[in-house]
Amino acid sequence: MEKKHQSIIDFSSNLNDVWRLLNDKERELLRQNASIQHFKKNQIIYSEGDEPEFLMCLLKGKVKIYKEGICGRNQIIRMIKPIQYFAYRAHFAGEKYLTAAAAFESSSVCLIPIQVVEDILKHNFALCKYFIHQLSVDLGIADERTVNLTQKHIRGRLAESLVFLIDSYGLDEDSSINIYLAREDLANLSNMTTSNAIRTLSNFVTERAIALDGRKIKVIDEDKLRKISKLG
Amino acid sequence: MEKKHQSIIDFSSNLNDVWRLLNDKERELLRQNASIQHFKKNQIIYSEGDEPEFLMCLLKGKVKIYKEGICGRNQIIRMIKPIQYFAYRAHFAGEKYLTAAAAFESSSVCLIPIQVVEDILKHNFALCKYFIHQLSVDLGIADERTVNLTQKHIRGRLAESLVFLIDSYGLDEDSSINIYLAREDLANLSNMTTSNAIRTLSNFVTERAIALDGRKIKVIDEDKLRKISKLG
DNA sequence: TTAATTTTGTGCTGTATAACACTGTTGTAA
DNA sequence: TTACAACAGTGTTATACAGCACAAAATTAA
Repeated sequence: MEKKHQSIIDFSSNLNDVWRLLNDKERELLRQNASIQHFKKNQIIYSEGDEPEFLMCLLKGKVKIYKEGICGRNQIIRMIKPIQYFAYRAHFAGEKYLTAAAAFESSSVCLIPIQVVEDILKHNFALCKYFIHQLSVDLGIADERTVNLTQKHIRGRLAESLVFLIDSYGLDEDSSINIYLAREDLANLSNMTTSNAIRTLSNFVTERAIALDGRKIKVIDEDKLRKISKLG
Repeated sequence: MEKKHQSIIDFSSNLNDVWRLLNDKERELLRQNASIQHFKKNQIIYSEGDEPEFLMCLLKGKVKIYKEGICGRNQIIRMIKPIQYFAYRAHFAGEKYLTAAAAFESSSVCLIPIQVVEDILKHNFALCKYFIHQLSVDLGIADERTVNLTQKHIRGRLAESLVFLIDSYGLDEDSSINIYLAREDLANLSNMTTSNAIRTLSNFVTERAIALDGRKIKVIDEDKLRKISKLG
């Protein structure tokens, strides 16, 4: 993982949750140590087994966190949107990465050496609380997800993924989801094979819940999707 | 959830991770506010949707954390052994409980009002780190579990559960697992129906990986179990 | 342009596993 | 003892889904 250093980073543009919790000195420390790296579409950001060195913050683009499953079947664990922090779990657990991260589309990531974060944490209770909160929320999501992925039927799982994408990335003017995924990624998100993702997707078209134009998914009946997600 | 107050609790017997991180004043605060409650076999400790009020520590017994799934199919999310803390995620996430907890067997639980924990946290960085670490570890386990439960076949899932029980609760002198579960609980742990748990279990007997005597599971070939868990 | 590769879409087949029904066993209480 | 409930075990059937194989379309490369 090469690194492009840029001592002067414009943090004003990404005034975010974490930034608000810091004092001037801490902010300066970040400015001096953070760097920004750009990732091309499909480029791997870190891999399973890598040693965690950075707290990462996605500034632009979309990132997937996934695990290599049995015989190449990847499972997308969560998805990151700007401005969101990630890649810190492994370090705090004292482990290597259990997951991998890759850019869905051209993305910019801010890298903060994890030791700098540790130093700030020591004297910043608010930041501690931030991570405790964030980890707790994510753990709850993971628990929910376990049950949803194991117990819901294929329609429910796919509908759930679509609802999740709507909630995470939003809809644009013509009510199509603001992210363009390959059918395979959609399948990996919903724990099914690519063919079944395609099939089920076209069922949703027949039922007038969505309309398709290549990778563009236009949401016609969001309520219907939510209903299928809940009961399926 | 009724509460039995006991101002004087013998904490010396459960000198544990958390206790070590506190100073005298903080320990005194705990002593004055903690209470112990006993739960009978199968008694519910908290339910999905309850407001989290306490940090809990299991002193004696065994506890399951589970979620009600589709049409009564429960999924056991994790299991607690003494001395282990639990029931804090929901509060830190600012949510109600997403899971339920129940005692597998007669259990004693120490209840610490969550506000007391919050007060101590403010001035105790080590305790902050403890929770950050614990949550990070649990999140990693949850991520692993998601993939295992969705991608492994039934044999692999059951073997994994058995290995997990061995690692968590250990074997006694005659190498039988130190926990006695109903077949249904074993099924809920492994994401399968009760009949399939029974069937697969007796397959393992035929293959001389285990021996059964009622709910007692004697481990004959632990390596074999681990192999099935990994490759199944 | 052609060729090659990736992605999407469709039909068919096999199978893992859920669902159900029923019997046998054990434990508990009257 | 009997009666009843909870649990364990087994066989049978149904089905959701994976796993191909292959065609069509879209994308990229030459």
